[in-house]
Formats: sequence, structure tokens, C-alpha cells
Amino acid sequence: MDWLSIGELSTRSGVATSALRFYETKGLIASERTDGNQRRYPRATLRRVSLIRAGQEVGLTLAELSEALAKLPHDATPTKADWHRLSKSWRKRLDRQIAELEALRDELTDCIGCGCLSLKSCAIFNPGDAASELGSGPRYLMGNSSSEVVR
Amino acid sequence: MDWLSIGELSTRSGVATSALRFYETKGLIASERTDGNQRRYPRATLRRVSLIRAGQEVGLTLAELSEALAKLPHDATPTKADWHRLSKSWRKRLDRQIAELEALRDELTDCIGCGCLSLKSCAIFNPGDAASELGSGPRYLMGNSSSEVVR
DNA sequence: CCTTGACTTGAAGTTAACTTCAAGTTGTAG
DNA sequence: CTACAACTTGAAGTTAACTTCAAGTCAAGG
Repeated sequence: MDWLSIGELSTRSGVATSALRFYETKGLIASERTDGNQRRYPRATLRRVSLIRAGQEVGLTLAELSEALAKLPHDATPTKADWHRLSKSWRKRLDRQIAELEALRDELTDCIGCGCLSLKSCAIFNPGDAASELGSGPRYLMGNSSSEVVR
Repeated sequence: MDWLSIGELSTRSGVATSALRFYETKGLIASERTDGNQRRYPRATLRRVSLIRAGQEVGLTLAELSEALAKLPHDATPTKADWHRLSKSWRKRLDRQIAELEALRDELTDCIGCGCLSLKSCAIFNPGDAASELGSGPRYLMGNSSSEVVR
């Protein structure tokens, strides 16, 4: 097995060294140390980091990813089953996200047609209504429940 | 014209009073004051707040929304043209977002099929590659350029 | 008039996901 | 062997979008 320094891992993964160290404090990745106390990552970490970035794009937080990746080995390629489970649940998440955005788009499209000068008839302007119930929430990325995505 | 207290605006819009005050400090909404220094919002603010929430769901930041809403009157219904311009640019944004998520989903789907145990052949695992170039970025909601959305 | 819930302010706290910094130590090309 | 880039740490700073708090003041029903 050959090892990567944090700099190498950074350039290969496209993730800043500061972020990699941060991930390590969170337990998302792990390293051995040289005699001089520098980090050396097993090659499999490269894949792990890619997984993290992919997961983030799907909308998962680092905390959720931490849970999801806890089941994968730090220093080896995940099994086919591991990967299958992960990618399937992420796909579900993506499908849901896409559906929500599409619903919002359709509402908007109706609004473009109608001019939407009446508060009552417009779905966008009535957030309490059934249609928009799913996709409204607090801050930037509204945290949908994480547990079903992780297991 | 009749006026809403901050509490009324809050219950009607579903947005916390603290958030409404926060929006006001940012110039997103505006109020008059009573003799006793309490806020009174023109009825049109209700629509404005709905616009803000809808805009957030489309992925706009408050700063971007501030710019976009600067062109609308604070105390009256926006014109058909105003609304037309806004909803069209938001729709574009939504279309782009959906397209990006769909691209990611398609990659994932391929990966489920292939088992994806080889780093080289997998698009998800190669973020530098052409396909994923569009939809990768820094933190949670990667800030796509705002200017074209706002004008 | 009195009570009580709604309202006021500015400052500080919150969360995620990092980045930046200072003050050193290590690894390696030449 | 030396220079210099890469590495180390913990703490503090950053950003967005709010929320919470304290210490009051205001408004409206009875």
C-alpha cells in the first residue's frame, strides 16, 4: 500500500488541505503519521473524499456523511454491497429533491401565465397550501430528516 | 390602505417576527411606525415576504433578493411586467438547478449498475472531469453568479 | 385603571463548513 | 548540508440567516 501526504491528497481530490484536516477532526477520514508527525493517508482515502464531495452535492451534511461512511473501511475499497446501498439511498434523495424543484417550477410557470396579481389564486404566494408543503423550511438547505438516508 | 403589525404579518406569512425584523434591517421590507414606535407594514409586504421565501427556495440569497426586490415598490402590488421579469429569471435558475441534479442522478445510476469499484471509469469519482464540472463547488449552496438572475 | 400579551432595541449566540493565522518543525532537491 | 516548500497545532475568524436575550414600553380588553 502506498501513502499520500496531505498535499498530494489535496491536489488529487481538489479539496483544500485545511478542509482535509477539518474532515479528519470530524472522523470522516483517518491517517497514520510519519516519524516526524506528518499525516500519511492510505490511497483509499481518495475515494472516501470523493464520496464526501458527492454526498454533499446530494445535500447531505458532514454529520450525516459521517454516519454513512462509518460503515465503510477507512483503508480499503468498499465492497460492492456497501456502494450499492449508499448510491441507492443517495439516488432516492436526489429524486426527491428534483421532484420538489420541479413542483416549484411548475407553480412558477403557472404564475408566469396568470400574471399572478391575485394573492389568493397563486400557489407560490400561499406557502401554507398543500403543494408547497414539502419544500419549504428554515435556512438555506432545509434539513430533511437524515436517518432514512443514512441507513 | 390598512396596516399589519409585525405579529400579524408573522402569522399570515408564516415567518417569525425575528426574521421579519432581520429582513427590515437588510432593507428587504419596510415599515411605518405608530406613535408608540411599533411597526406597521403595508398590506403589500405580505406579498413581498412570500416573494422572499419563494426566492430562497429557488436558491437566491437575501443579498441577491435585496437587489431583485429593490426594483419593486414597497407599498404596492408589483406590475405585471415586474412579476413577469422576476418569475422568468427564477424559472431559468430552477431549470438549471434541476438539470444539474439530474446529471448527478444519471451518473449515480450508472454507478449503481457498474458497481463502481474502479476509480478511473466513474464520473462521480472524478470531479475534475467534464460532466461534473458544472455542479461542483465550495460550501452548501454553491454561489452561482447572481447578476444574470437579478436583472 | 390595570393587567397582560405584543412590541421595542442592540448585542450576543447559533450552526455548518470551512479558512486563516502564528509560530514553529519536517522532508527533500540540489 | 542547506534552503525552502510542505507540514504541524489550536485558536480564532468567516458567512448566511437567523434566534435569543434583557430590560424595558405599548395597546387593548375588562
